[in-house]
Amino acid sequence: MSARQEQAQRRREQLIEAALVVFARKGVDGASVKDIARAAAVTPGLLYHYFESKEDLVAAVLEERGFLPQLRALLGEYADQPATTVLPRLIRAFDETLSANADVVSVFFSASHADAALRDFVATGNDVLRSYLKSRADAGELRPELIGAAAGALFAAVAIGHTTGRRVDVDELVELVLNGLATQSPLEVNDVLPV
Amino acid sequence: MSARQEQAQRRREQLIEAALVVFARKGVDGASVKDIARAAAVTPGLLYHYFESKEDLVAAVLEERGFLPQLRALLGEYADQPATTVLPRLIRAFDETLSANADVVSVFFSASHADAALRDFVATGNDVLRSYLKSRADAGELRPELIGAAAGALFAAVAIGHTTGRRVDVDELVELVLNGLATQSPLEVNDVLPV
Amino acid sequence: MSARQEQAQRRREQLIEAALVVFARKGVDGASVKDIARAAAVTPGLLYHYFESKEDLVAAVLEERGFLPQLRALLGEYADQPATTVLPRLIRAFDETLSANADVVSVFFSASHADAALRDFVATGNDVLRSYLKSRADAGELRPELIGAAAGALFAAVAIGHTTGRRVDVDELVELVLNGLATQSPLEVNDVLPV
Amino acid sequence: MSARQEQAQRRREQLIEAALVVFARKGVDGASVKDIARAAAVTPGLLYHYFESKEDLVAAVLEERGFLPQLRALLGEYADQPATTVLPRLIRAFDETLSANADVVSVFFSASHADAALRDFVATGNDVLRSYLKSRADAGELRPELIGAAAGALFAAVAIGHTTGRRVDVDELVELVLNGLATQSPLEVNDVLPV
DNA sequence: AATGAATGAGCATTCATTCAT
DNA sequence: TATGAATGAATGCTCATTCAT
Repeated sequence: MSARQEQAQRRREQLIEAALVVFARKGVDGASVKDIARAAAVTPGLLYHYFESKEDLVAAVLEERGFLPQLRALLGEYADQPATTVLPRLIRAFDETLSANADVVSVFFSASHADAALRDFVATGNDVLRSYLKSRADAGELRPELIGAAAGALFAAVAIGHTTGRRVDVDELVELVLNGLATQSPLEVNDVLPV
Repeated sequence: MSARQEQAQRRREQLIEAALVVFARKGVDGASVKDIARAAAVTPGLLYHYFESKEDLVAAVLEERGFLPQLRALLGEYADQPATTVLPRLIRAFDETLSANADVVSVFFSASHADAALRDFVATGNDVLRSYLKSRADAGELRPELIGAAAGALFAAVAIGHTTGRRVDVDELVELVLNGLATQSPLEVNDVLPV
Repeated sequence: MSARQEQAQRRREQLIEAALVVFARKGVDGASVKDIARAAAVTPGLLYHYFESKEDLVAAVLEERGFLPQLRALLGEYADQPATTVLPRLIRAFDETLSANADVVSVFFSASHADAALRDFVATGNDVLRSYLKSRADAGELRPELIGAAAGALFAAVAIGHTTGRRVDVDELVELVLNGLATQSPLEVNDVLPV
Repeated sequence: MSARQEQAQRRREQLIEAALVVFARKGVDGASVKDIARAAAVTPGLLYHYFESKEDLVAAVLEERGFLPQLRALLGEYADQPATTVLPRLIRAFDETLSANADVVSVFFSASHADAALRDFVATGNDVLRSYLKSRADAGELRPELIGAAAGALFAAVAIGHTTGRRVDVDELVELVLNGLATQSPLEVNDVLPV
């Protein structure tokens, strides 16, 4: 990559970063192109050198700062280990990923009227959780009938906790759901990973 | 109330109704005062006779079409009856209230950046549910430790289901949480109200 | 008409007048909405109270200051009188109409890339002349075969003379065409209207 | 000319060609430098290596694709031959030259507000025709008094026919003007060139 | 010779709001 | 009570042009 291309790459990322910050603070509609340009110490015209429109910029922010792959990746790590061990970690990781990407999450919600982005966000969270729970149900550890509801509740509780600033207690949440899905006697949450 | 006052009252409600419809369709930011006036078959100027500003109009919509009181009222009806009986009804009522007020809920989310309204919305939902669950915990029916998480999860799952169009199955959701909160053996959901 | 409506009417005309002047001086593309607003001592926003868009304003100028009806009316006056008497007057009237509406003509040409307006302008001029010449050919005064070319040449010469500032000598032009259309010996132009 | 110079020459012509096409399609004002650069498969910056400004580029297009010399050259060929033979050919050649250069003619009209170019265009056409007609009047073939009007009408009719898409019938036009200029009895158009 | 990043001014248009009537 | 003309600031976006590379 030439020096020119590298600089363009850096500039592009700088603009996305600035947009992310401003979108998160003012909402997508509330943030003007001028606001974003100012935050990037750049003229508005330059934004249009890198993005076709404001809408395109929103899409770029969502795509490039998208943590949806991260969310999906979380699953792969422990898929075949017991829920009592893995679920607390998984939900904590969820919570942390959302924390680390608080700005982007906020853009997801604020862009909701224009985009199907919010839907994707929710669908991905649900899918990741449902997949994991299903694998544990297949292993006989959990009752299979309620995993749809469980996945939805877990993700929704974490996400809403984030967007409103009233975070949920993830450990209690996990314990609740594990109890709810237990085959018989309440499951003990196990905080130590088996070797 | 004089005829004059009555007419003013009617006008005011007509404006709020029009605003609600337009906000729901275009989002709060996306809806112009002119849009709303047109929807109410009225001139923009008149809006300012009844509301100080667009922001004020948003607040009025949220306040007067607020179903938060409805949400709170739900509680009172069955507070002292068993969760296995009441919780399914309560959550179903929640779900239906949100359905019946889909437009307002949409305004809650769309206005979120400007307002603390969304926070109120979530807080109220959580509170109603927590109160009920607490009363059942006090009655010894449910384990008290997890009711915070339970309330959060229940409300979040229903609300997210609504705003994204991917509704959750309320019966499964209730069963999951009742299991999770059960003191010992899984509770049986009881669909018939005791007399 | 209420005082309010009257004032709106006046304002509308004032805006059209200002637009006409500015369009004529700078061309349709070269004139900004701000230019026009300034010329009317008004804010740009107000233009959009009266016209949907700049394009709409151009159309309004062309329509309301349109002299095409005038052009068409010229015909009716003398349709059944001899060409030697009428044509000089008709062409002179054409020339004067174009002079009196020099600004509008200039808008016709300058808007040509966006509009079918120019086409209308030319078509109308040709039609008026052709109709008259045809009526004289029917009366046996003129040879019918060349009246299409004659109408086109008469109108084109006058119009081009106007848009370029190099006016044509209308009397010579008429004499030329009358000679060209004469059934036998050259016709004598007669400057006195028969009683 | 060195290879370097040759390549520069080619590039320059390529840019002019691209500009001509884009100007003709969008009008001079409506065409952006970026549009032209894209049409030439080149970056906007390069245009400024070859032309000082967009205005300069317009001038270059008009100058280098100018068919005005062509128009003038038409005259030389037959200056001393009879009008009945030559005029039909001359006007047909005019018409064809305008057809072959339709794009440039369109630029003449579209650039008219910025330039004196249109004036030149009309003046040249008139001059060429007037010169020829005068030479025939001097030879006693045509009446001298009306050749100014004849030249103007001929050129105007052809040019307007082109810019509006409603072409004039050149043969009828010529016959009309020849009749109009005839010394006595109507002249016969002669389609065969004398040897 | 050629690129394309960057600018700054300008564009048409929209908007919440005011106010004389 | 209701109108709608009017404002002024802002919006997203385009453009001709410059210049370091």
